[in-house]
Amino acid sequence: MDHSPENDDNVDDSNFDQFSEFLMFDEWPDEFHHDHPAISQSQSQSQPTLNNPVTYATDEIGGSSSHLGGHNTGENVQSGQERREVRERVAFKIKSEIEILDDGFKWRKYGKKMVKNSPNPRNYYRCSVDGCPVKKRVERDREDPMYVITTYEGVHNHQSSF
DNA sequence: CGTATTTGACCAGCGC
DNA sequence: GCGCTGGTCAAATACG
Repeated sequence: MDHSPENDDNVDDSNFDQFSEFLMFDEWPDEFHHDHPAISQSQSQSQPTLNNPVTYATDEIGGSSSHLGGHNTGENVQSGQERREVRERVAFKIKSEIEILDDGFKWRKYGKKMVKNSPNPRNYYRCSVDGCPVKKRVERDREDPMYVITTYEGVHNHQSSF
């Protein structure tokens, strides 16, 4: 994969500049807070152009997780008791030309899929660090190719490269 | 040589 | 019961 020979690495603060517009979520992992000062900063102040159809997606774990709930043999677990899963889903909408924005973690692409709702493929990334159940899903906006929807799932068990 | 990336196939869940 | 979509893994390949 060879993209622009520049602004790919050592983008530094310039990279965060693209985070001008993004979405919010219900809960944010404490670790992320520490790793992303730029994000917490924007969080405090609403974006002037936030009027966009920012479709923030905060998925609740105890909601329609039937895809996993039905998997249980009906033995133990969830009889009205919901517990915190390790899968927190946080979706961001970032204005970026590239989807390979380096957020301080090493991601290894493990799959690409074509979604019906989008003419663009969806990329699946996973943290290269062992013990990191964190997964990332990157997808281009259906009508705004200059926007990318980045969905983070899980929390890192290690410190970021920063 | 090692790691990261690629594409395809397979599987699972849900809907109809 | 069949079909569809989404998601993940695996093997092969490319590149550093």
